[in-house]
Amino acid sequence: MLKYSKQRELIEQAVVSGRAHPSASEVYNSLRPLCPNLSLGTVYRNLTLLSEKGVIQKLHMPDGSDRFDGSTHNHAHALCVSCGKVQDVGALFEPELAETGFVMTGSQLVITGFCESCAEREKIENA
Amino acid sequence: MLKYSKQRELIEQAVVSGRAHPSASEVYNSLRPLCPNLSLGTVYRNLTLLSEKGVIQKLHMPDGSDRFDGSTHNHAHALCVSCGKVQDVGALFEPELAETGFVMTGSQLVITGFCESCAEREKIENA
DNA sequence: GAGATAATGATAATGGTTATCATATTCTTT
DNA sequence: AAAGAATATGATAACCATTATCATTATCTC
Repeated sequence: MLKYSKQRELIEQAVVSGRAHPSASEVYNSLRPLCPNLSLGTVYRNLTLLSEKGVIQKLHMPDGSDRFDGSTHNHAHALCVSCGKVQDVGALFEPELAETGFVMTGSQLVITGFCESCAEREKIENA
Repeated sequence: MLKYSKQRELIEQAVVSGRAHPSASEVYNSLRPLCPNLSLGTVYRNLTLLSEKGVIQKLHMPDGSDRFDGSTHNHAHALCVSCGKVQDVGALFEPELAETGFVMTGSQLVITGFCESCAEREKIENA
């Protein structure tokens, strides 16, 4: 059973409001003025909890950093290799991306699911 | 200047030969029979070096694990959330993927490059 | 309000990766 | 082929983001 906490509400707000894709420590730092005795462990705990509940989405960037996205629908992201900023990409195609000023140097698509043998063993079928 | 080492050659072989997408520790364990006093640090050092040289490719999976791919051209990967196996995906479309027996539950596309402000500052332009 | 349950903050532990450094290997020069 | 310079190795320690632990505090139910 899930009980309310002010901290969780603040953490959810920090991710859901705004187009940024903050890391755990960025969420933590942004909330410290509002909640000075907030613990970093609480931030991690709730970010994981909220992503498990489907409220937010956890993203593993190709540079190894973990970031959180307030929208849970599946969409593409553009990661700046210089400053680390992550922005949403509306279209998948390079020409449209270039219109945003983003200079693409690479991309990585990772599909998750169950491989043939695991799907058989666990009796998981395509919808 | 790069000097030859038997260890580096073995590490490169372990990644380049075969369709597996091994992690650093998988490479380490697979080579220990051949090279009993191989150090894990040497494996990490050379995997990073080889990916910087463009010989292999470093992949950050959505489950947080790092894996290495012997082919450096840009292609899609399918990660089994049950056993962790990574396989190459020839086509991007779900119907073709389903033919391989893989049951897709999600996907993540991350494009890397320079955001507008960084591209301007560092004077990087689209080709 | 009392009791039960869950969440927090502080801290310690974990685990994968990177750095350090003395020794060993490779390469060049003679 | 030996010596010197440069690089790589193996072993170990350090790092750092994340997770686990646990006593205390807050929330919820009756």
